[in-house]
Amino acid sequence: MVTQSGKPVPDAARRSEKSRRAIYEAALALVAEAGYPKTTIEGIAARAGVGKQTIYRWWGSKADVLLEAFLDLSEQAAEAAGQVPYAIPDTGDLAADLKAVLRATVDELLDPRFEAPSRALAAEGLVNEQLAREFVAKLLEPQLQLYVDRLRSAQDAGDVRADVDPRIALELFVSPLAQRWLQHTGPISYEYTDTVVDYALHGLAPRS
Amino acid sequence: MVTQSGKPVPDAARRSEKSRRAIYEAALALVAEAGYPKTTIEGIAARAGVGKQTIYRWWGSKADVLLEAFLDLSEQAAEAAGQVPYAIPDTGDLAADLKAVLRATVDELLDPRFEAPSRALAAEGLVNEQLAREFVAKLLEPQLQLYVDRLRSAQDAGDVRADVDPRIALELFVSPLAQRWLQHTGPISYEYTDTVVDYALHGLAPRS
Amino acid sequence: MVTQSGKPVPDAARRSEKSRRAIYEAALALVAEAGYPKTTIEGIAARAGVGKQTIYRWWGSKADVLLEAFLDLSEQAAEAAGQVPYAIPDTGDLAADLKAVLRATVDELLDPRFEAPSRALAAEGLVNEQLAREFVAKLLEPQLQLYVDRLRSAQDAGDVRADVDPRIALELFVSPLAQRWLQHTGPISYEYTDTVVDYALHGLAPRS
Amino acid sequence: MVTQSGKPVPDAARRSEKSRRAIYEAALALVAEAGYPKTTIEGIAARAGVGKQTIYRWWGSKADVLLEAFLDLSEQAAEAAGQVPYAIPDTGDLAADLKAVLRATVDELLDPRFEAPSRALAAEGLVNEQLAREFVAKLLEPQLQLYVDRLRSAQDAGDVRADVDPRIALELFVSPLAQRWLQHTGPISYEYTDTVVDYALHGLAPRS
DNA sequence: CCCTAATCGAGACGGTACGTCCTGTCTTGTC
DNA sequence: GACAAGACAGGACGTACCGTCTCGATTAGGG
Repeated sequence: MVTQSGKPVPDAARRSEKSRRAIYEAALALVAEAGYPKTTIEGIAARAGVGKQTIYRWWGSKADVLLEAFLDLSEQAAEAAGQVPYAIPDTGDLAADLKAVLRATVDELLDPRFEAPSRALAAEGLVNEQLAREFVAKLLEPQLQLYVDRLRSAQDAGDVRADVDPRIALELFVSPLAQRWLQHTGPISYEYTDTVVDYALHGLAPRS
Repeated sequence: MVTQSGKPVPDAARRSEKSRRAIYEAALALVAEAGYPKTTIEGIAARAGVGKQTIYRWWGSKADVLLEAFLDLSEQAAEAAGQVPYAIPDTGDLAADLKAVLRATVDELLDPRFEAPSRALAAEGLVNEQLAREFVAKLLEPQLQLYVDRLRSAQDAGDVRADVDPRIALELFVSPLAQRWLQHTGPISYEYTDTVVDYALHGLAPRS
Repeated sequence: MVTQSGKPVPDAARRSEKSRRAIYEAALALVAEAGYPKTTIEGIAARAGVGKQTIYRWWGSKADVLLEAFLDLSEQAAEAAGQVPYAIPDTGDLAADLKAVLRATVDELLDPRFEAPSRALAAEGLVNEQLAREFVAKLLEPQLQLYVDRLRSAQDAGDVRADVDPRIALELFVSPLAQRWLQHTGPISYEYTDTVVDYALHGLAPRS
Repeated sequence: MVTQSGKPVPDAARRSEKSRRAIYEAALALVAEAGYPKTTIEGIAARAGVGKQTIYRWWGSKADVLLEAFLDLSEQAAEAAGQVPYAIPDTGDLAADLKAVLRATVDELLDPRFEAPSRALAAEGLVNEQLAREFVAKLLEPQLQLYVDRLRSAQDAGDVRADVDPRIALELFVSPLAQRWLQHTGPISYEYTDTVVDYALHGLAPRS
């Protein structure tokens, strides 16, 4: 079978699982060690002990490789932590729950295993909208959906105003952290995220 | 004269102004037309009618060139709009002032002349911390400082709680917009920024 | 069964005749259409509707394939012309007989069906002595032997000096034609070969 | 300036003589050591300590490189032997002069420095007519012209029939040697070339 | 106002990586 | 067990840029 692009579609059933895993590991290792711009397809192939064509057969670019490798890594990490299926805890104390989750996010953002590849993917996504859409759809949006769910529950409990749109509301505590991390606009810490949660829940204006 | 690095320091007094302008224009045009990754130093030099060495003499990388070109562009645009010195309006109505400023920001983020280079610089900054620091110091932080000033004024007027840290508070309405734009996590519009301002000022929790 | 080389010896009895013929035809067609260097094993396999391994199983290189294909072609052509067994005519007029045979050779050298593969094999033979030996033994030497026979007969008839070595003598009229064709050192025509035969039989020096 | 092909014409005045020499040497060495098919442009570039682009800038293929390298080698060898300008000796004894020259040719054909590249070029020429024309025009034809001159002189002296075409006549002694060497159809030796000269000058038919 | 030294346009250079093509081997499933 | 199909590790292809370098030809500023 051949697609419109003229490229033959490779037979996924005969794909080498060993090569795929080796490519994931090589890509993540190189991005962590040398940085994304110095990570090359040739370098990944060499480190994985794989022909370049094996990469080009299954992926369209190094960004695609890294995205899949990172998704795989995230999945493995989630499984290892027994977090599948995952949800934001619901102890009844919304502020405490959000603070806990954001503290975990801070930990992850500072984990060097995750930092290099996710920065790289974010950077690529800035300039490559196609990749960004996939990144958001497969990784970011599912996570944000958890906040939506928790906020809905909080609305049911009367802890959040009913007229608030949870999809927008969640950005009040998630985006500040994201921007500080992405753009180096400030340090990130537990204290910082706790403060953001407090401001977001109760607003800046004084109580009347 | 020669620095410790061994590189001779070029004599800025004899620098060709014409070449510099041509390089700025070429860099911005190429980033807009072909995208940042396909913009090359050779391409900039060719388009500017300039030798490659003239670029390497004055800048260290294509990111440096683009950063300067973009700073220059921003300056020109600000001058043209008579916005120097600039401040957030202070009508006494904090919510209205913030909404107005954010609407202007939405306009700018959607202006194609600005979008391509600023996305490119943001992307480079994700992976190149040195550049990010410069980008933040020269462009982002001065803008954020305006919010700090306006919030301080609001605190004096009693429109914002005195115990709120303005540098963190501003992120409640700035970062959501930034993240949506940077990561394509959602559409950006006047309605959206207005909503964010309302949520941020009054919080998500119901008034007691 | 397995040889010392470790390669299993394929069972010739189970060989697919259809595939072999298809490979011959594909190889000859590709060499004629695209030229020898652009003819690849993959291309032959694809055109023949055959797996690559089927070629590697029975031949050692594309030169081997082409040699066999060409031998097959020559055999078929000879059979079609009813020229088996073949000999140089012996009308008693040596000069006339040689001229006739060389005119036939000129025709063959200019036949496009033969030109491309035989040039290719000759070229390969220049650099690959093993193939050259096989090419000479299976194709060239048998043809040259016909000249030896005819010259021996001429010696018996007193038309050629008895002390002449026929194996060397034949090269006087065969080699000039061969070189002109191989190296493009001059045009080849009936007139040319006739002249060469005259010169060779009677020498360049004036009769004393 | 740009040619019809669209390729910019490089500025020959700024060409690196050192690189050119290094490329010649690398090409000749690799052809001699590894053989023509295993000689690659990458290999030549690496051995010469040169970028690939420097080869592609000045030559169109490895055959072009080798042709120039071989022409250069031949020129140097001729200069070293004080053979410029060169001519076939004219002692008045045509047979002796021809035998002497052909013995020198035998020596050269067996000289390993010359054998590998000239075989390679001859092989390439078989399949690449463009290269063959250049090879013939620059190397072969000038040499053959020397035979034409010597034969003309012999005709003046009455040692060769006046109605003989020297351009064809020379092939009687040159081509047999060429074919034996090119196609491995027989051994080459002084005795062999001497015999060929005798046959060619006096013919195969008995004197009447 | 000229002289001289630095900048300039141009582009060749040694390299590195690109994405493609082919090699020769190996594996899978069909006949 | 030979076959069609094609994935695989490997390696060369020819191209595009990198950052350095070397050329004249301006082009300013200090003498």
